[in-house]
Amino acid sequence: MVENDPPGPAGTEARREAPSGRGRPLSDATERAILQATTGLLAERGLSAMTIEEVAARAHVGKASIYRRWSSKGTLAFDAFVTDFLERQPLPDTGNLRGDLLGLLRAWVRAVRQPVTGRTLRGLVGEVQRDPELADAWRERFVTPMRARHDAVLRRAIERGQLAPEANTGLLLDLLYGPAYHRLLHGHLPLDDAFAEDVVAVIMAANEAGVL
Amino acid sequence: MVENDPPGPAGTEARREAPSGRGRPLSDATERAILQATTGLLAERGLSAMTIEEVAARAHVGKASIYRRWSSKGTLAFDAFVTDFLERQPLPDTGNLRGDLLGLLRAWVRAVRQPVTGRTLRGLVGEVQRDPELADAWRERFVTPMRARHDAVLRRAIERGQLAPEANTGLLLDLLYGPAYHRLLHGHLPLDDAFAEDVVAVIMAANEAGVL
Amino acid sequence: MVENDPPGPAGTEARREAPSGRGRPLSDATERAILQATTGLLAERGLSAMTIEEVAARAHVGKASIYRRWSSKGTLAFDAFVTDFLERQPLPDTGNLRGDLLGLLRAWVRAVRQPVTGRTLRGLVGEVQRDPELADAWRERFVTPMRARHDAVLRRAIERGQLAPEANTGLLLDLLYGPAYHRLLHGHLPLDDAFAEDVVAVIMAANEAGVL
Amino acid sequence: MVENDPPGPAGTEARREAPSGRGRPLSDATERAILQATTGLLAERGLSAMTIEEVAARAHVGKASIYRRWSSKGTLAFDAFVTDFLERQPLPDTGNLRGDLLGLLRAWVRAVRQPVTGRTLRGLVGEVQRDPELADAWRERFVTPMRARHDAVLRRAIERGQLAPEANTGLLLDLLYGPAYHRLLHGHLPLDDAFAEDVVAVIMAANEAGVL
DNA sequence: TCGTAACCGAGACGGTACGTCTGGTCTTTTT
DNA sequence: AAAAAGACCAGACGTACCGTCTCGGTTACGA
Repeated sequence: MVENDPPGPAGTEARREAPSGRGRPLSDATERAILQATTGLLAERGLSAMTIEEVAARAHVGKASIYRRWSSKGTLAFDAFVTDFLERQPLPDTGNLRGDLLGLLRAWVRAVRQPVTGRTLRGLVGEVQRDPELADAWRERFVTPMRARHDAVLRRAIERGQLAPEANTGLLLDLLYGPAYHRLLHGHLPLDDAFAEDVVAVIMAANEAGVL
Repeated sequence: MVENDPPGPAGTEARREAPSGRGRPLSDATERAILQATTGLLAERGLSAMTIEEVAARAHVGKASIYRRWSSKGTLAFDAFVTDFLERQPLPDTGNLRGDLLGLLRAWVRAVRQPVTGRTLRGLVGEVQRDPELADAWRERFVTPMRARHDAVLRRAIERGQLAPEANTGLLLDLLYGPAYHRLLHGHLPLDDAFAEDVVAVIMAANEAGVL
Repeated sequence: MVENDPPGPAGTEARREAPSGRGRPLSDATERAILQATTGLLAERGLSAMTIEEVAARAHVGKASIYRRWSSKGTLAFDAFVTDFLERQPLPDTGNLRGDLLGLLRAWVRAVRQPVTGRTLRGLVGEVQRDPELADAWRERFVTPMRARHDAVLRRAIERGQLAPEANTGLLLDLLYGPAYHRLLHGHLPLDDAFAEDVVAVIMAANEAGVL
Repeated sequence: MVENDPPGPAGTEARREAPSGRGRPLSDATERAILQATTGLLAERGLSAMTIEEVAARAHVGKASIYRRWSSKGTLAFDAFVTDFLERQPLPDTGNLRGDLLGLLRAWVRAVRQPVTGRTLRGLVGEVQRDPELADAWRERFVTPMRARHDAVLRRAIERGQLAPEANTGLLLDLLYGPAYHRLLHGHLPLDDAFAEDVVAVIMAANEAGVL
């Protein structure tokens, strides 16, 4: 949104708008330094223990240069996290619904089992509950893009005749990811491949019974 | 909420432990005043905007009297919230599994649709992601008791022959509540009775297909 | 003033009055423990860093047992310090004024050169500036008794004809001790025997010139 | 009081040192507001009853802006008090030693007889006994400058032949001010012009007797 | 090619809340 | 009753960060 990125899935940024073209433009080097420092601190301390002052100090950047681009700690961490995370969520195309759903959920589970990734995602979901601005960004730039990818998968399944055209896809996706987030956030039971397979089996059974 | 209960599994409290029996004991009146002030502020402002100083001022209590009992804002809010919330989650006994699951999920949905309850629960889940001590209390005093109640429901279903004895009850409960927390926390889709019915229908279909 | 001390230089205590003779009498052992703990803490940390809570803990005594006897940290420290200090200030009788004054000032200088004694005296004078109740005790039970002793010395000098009967004894004593306290409190110049001799020489010269 | 003064002995300030020249400089307006609030509170309540929070509130300043400049209540009060006080101590030049000493002591006595001035000076001397950092500032910025002024007076007396060149000036000044501080701090006898005259008479007699 | 608007790092600004500490009092149980 | 213990209310302490502003200086546009 700020710089030139002609190709690409477009604006997944939470950042503020670039102003008019007058004056000195925002520096790319500064931005990279901020995001890199953020990524490092996120990995070392987690979101809740990270402070904007620390990011500024580590990036050798003034605090104002951060606030010029992001409105809060949450939106900054979001930007540092989300592009990378989305890239690690592949769009499977195995030719059948079960395989695709399993591919989706397994990739997610494997990503969040990385301690840094899991902790950061948990921290972001927590932050979303206290920062309405971040909540908007979260829905628009994380939940919606994720859903868009998933819809492509489901559309293909409909085309293949493996899913009814009138199926409740919103529900299906909440059944796929809801239990996973539940275990991530409450930590009461393990998140592993067996869990992913069980969840997908349930969804497939419900689909075959026609209750989706 | 906190009184002396000689029998029982004891000390799964979020609060700090009472010291030796010597000296002046902690005052019940002080404790009640703190919890009442906390409940009020939780309703007025939400967890993240509530401060310990405000609680102390409203309860006409020294800050030390709060810190003597609770180690953080999260554990205090947890104590003020959780007993009341659990009491509002009935143990349905309709004679069949579908009705019981529907009763459970509908009660939860209706509770969190109350703006104060929903906001507080969201805030607590968020806080759990940043306060490891609260996370322990959360699992021990909220997730586990909830699961215990649900296990009773599932046991009855097993006795009635409506659920296989070897069913994966952990998965079943995550399928029941996971999508619901997902919608509560991400706010991407509505939480209503229709949603509850759809979720239960999926679980019943999976059960009948024998994939649980 | 509290206990039985028929002989002795009379009430040099800063402590509160004993209550009516009803009920259990104040315990001597408790009192001794408090004063002993106070003396130890005064030596280890100095008056300003000592707290009533620390005294209570070290003496294995409740805070109330201290407040029952003394009204403030200053009056307690005063009591722990002053009897001992006064005992170390002898009443010289050398047969001439110069020798007596020198004896007085030298004893004082030597006492306050002990680090603990000097620090405690400085701390008490400092405390006197902020605690009006202590200031009263200070004047009545320290300044006045000291002056009484000195007056005895000066009276003997008058009897011997070494000092005019109408001499300004208040001024004389301020000339004797004022410079000494000045050096103690401001620390700008050393406090030693040479200083004591110089001060006494000045007073003797003034006396001989008849300006006292 | 604080401005940039390239020549001069430099940095004998009680305040903390200015950091590197980078970043936003400390604001003079903020500093003035703090000192003014301090002066007002010193007059209204006295040093020991004044709090940093009150100063910050009255000056409409964050507490950090005070701590950025001064390390303690004492050093702040010192800065607010001492320049003004020193300015009120004139450098007399009557042409003879007696008149100059009388001028010095009378000016001091008259200053400390102002209730606010006397109370603040007493409070500062008391605080000096508990704050080693303030003690350093006190000697460097108050005792030493006072002594420097007095040395000028004594040097003139030596040039005039009214004081021996080898006179013990340190002793002389302690004889002049010691009794005065003694009465100020212990409050046992009045501080008035008659007292000042008596003290000076003693010093002059000793000088004439050659014991200085 | 120059003026100027907006950037840059650094760090002070006014604030808020933190969690700790101490003061002096009050309430238990124990002696 | 007085004892020890320790909780009570109150509020200042000094620190950490917040998000904004100011400083001296730089950079790149557009007049």
